[in-house]
Amino acid sequence: MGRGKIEIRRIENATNRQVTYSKRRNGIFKKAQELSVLCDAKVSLIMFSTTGKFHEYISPSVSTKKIYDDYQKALGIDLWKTHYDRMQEHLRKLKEINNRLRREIRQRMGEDLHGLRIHELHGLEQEMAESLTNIRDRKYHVIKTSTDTYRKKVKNLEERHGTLLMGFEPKCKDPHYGLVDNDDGGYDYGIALGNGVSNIYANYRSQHNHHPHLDHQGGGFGSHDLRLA
Amino acid sequence: MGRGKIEIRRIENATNRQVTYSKRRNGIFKKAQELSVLCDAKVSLIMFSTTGKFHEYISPSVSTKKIYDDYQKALGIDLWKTHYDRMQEHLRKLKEINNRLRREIRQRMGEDLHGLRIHELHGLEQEMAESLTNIRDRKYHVIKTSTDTYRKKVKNLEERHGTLLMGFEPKCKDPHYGLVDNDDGGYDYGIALGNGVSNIYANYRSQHNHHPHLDHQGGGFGSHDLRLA
DNA sequence: AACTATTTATAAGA
DNA sequence: TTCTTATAAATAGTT
Repeated sequence: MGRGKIEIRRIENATNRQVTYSKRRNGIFKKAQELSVLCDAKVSLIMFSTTGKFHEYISPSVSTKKIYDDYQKALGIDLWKTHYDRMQEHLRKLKEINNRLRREIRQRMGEDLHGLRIHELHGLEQEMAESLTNIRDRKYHVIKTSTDTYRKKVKNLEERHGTLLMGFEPKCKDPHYGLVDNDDGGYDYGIALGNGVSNIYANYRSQHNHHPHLDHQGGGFGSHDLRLA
Repeated sequence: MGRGKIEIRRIENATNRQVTYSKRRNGIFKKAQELSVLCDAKVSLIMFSTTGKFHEYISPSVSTKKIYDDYQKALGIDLWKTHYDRMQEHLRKLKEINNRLRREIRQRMGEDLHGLRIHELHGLEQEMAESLTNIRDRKYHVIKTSTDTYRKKVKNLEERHGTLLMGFEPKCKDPHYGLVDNDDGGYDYGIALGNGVSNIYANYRSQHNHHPHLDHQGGGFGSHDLRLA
């Protein structure tokens, strides 16, 4: 009904859509009001536009709250309860999944192996061995990278130091340069390596975890409590 | 719009009112649907006729509950919002934990190691090495147990065989005894070991997982999809 | 917002 | 209820 026929599909032009929304909204509200009067019906019409604007028509004889109460009565459901039950179920499932994930992690930590058959143990062993290789490779890669970075920094510092000594010899008595900024996070280790310490990580684990059997009471790699939901 | 113009006032003739209700109800539902599609709006239309009959239109993109919630929000009223928000927060946290657990597992599988610093990599490596030892120990324990079990079963069978041969010698031409029951789940492996096969698991992983980098597309140890929430 | 050519809804009748 | 159809009403495109 208009100068031309239109297809009932989303109007892509936003301005156009907005105008049509406005016009048709008035139309439908008028229809709702007419229906409500002509047929003595109780009507609740609520709409939100794409832009979030909110409009409502409600028959004079009722309130929105009453309409919703009646609505829930008519369907025999409690809207909130239904939703609540679904949420509870979702929560339950997530907890269950989390427990399974925790168990898998414990098994990957060499604990909780009693439920596993030989082939499972064997598969796990194989995976762990491969993974360990990956981790070692990565570690050596990171060590190498940070060592190189460190060397460059030292070299740079030495050069700057030399320049300073040459340019301002009388003022250069304090060899303290402060710390350079450190975005790569590997600087400290670079220093340690540069000082000729070969096993710099020897004490790392003992700082975090003294449990020989990886009891993991909150420490170690990862910090999730694997015993609870 | 019809054969004649009508005044917008309650239709006194009940039948007529009912007919008009029915016709106009369809009209308004159609309008609601069109508006919803054309303008991408969220529409909730609920009506009760005088006779108590109930009809509803709701845009496909929402639920009546959501409209109700948004409605309350728009008007600044609250009913169960507090409780609901707490549940949502709980869900959010569980999902987050879930993601962290999955990430930890991926890291224990030698993947997703880019975010780790040297000390973390080192800690992980140490743990993995110890865990691998645990798993190997356990595997050998299970293998030994099932081997012993197997030996006992073989011995028992041989004894029974001997007895049978002695007692019913003329009838004993068929050496087939069928399979004994097998509750411990390790019997098959016992057999394999008993036959002198030393590396019985060599092919196990290839049956389940051909990915050299442990891509884990559903196979391997554990079956959670570690890529999704 | 207003206009208006058209389309759409529907009142009345069957 | 459903269909038909004359007519009222709504509205798409335009100004």
